[in-house]
Amino acid sequence: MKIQNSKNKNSIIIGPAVAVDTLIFTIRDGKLMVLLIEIGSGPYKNKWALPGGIVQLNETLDEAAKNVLKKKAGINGIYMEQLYTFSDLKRDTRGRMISVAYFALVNSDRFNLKTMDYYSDIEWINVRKLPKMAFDHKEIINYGLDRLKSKIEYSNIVYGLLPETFTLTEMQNVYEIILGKKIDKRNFRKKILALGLLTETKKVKTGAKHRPAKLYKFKKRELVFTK
Amino acid sequence: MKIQNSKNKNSIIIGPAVAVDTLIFTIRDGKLMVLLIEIGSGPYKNKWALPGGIVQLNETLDEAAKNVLKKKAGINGIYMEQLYTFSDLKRDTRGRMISVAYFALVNSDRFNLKTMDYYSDIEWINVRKLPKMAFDHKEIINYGLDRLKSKIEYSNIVYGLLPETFTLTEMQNVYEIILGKKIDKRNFRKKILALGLLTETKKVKTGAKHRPAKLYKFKKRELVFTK
DNA sequence: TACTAAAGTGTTAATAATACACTAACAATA
DNA sequence: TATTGTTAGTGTATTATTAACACTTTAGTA
Repeated sequence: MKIQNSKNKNSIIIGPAVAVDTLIFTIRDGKLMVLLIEIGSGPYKNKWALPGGIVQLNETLDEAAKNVLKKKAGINGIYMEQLYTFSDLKRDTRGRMISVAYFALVNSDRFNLKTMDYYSDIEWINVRKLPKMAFDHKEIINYGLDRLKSKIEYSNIVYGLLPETFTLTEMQNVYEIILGKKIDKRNFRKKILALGLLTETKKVKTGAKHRPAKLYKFKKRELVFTK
Repeated sequence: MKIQNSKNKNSIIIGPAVAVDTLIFTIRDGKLMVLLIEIGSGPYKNKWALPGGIVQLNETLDEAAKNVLKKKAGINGIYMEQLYTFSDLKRDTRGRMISVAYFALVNSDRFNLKTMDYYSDIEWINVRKLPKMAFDHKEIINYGLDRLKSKIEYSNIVYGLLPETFTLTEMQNVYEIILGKKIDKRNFRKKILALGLLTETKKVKTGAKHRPAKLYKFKKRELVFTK
């Protein structure tokens, strides 16, 4: 490939390398978790990092992010959105690397990290109790967390964290976990139902030793803005 | 520079090249304008493009964006924010190029493009009447326009478009031009003043053949969120 | 059948958003 | 200096949204 720049015609440009890093949130045990990989060797040995990889010449960033997630975590078919592009000169001590961060929300019940023995060092980690992180990945996580907090206020984005059907209390728990605060039950239900994003199913969740809860589902499991 | 990837150790990675493109909005003659350069040669000859350039190994993206703007438009010392990173495989027919778009708002009175004869092909162009655009720059402009429209609703970002002191009517005009709709004068003033972003100066704008208007200024000329 | 635990439900008050029309002050000019 | 033209400046009533707050219902279990 030949590219012109203003100084040398027909020269190959060796610029910063480009990577994608994927920030995958889920909720487990009532906690907001993020998918991390423990690095096994090199200068970042024993530190934790977001699943990431180099962007190839023949893939877009969206594709690169999907491919990384598939290869490193066995996760397929989820919607990811671009978060931000990080470019500190020293963010990777091994060389100049620009990273485009992507983020997504998944229901971790759908994915079984344990079956992937090949990656024994991949885990869901509580986002409020991060281990030693490699690169600037702590910063990326915090950036993503801010985006998540604001986006749940004006979109249906939490559908990614919830199973096909769910109770309103389960949905409220997701909001409370992400926002880190209690929400009034009546106001929450009123507001969510008024948005018209959900439909009631005819089923209820039984088995608990209390009154069964109605099960709801999202009308659309794709991003919809509500404001 | 040597970088490892998973397949070849100690190999240099030749990945996509990285550029920044800068999207600079201003208001002139009651219109929202964007700074464009006409391309003089090559496959995109006679098409228009955002000021852009290759990211060097020793500069961050923020720095690269600043440097581009200084070099190509003689514009210095403005706050730019990262917009989005574009990566379509075919976005530049000359080779694989990823572009990180930045955007900023300026008061064009402060800058005099005419003095820069060196760039006879740089102009403020009405954003609603774009000429033939090179690359995916039309898409970038539309993306930036959406960001601008939403951001003026929850921040003081318009300070960039306004001079040091201004009347409330001038400020309202800026909002109307960007949003493309009329706003009620009384409600606008009530809301803006209630946000507490402005201070009244002791001066008025005279000379017009009607009642003089009070001049206001921003308390802070830096990004502040209001919601 | 009594107890436990979460599900489910309405009203009131406070705040924010919208719709809407006249008076004030200066410049120009008759 | 009186009149006219033009934009600046202002308030109130209505509606919509958000926030605060407590009791009844229903299934499971003892």
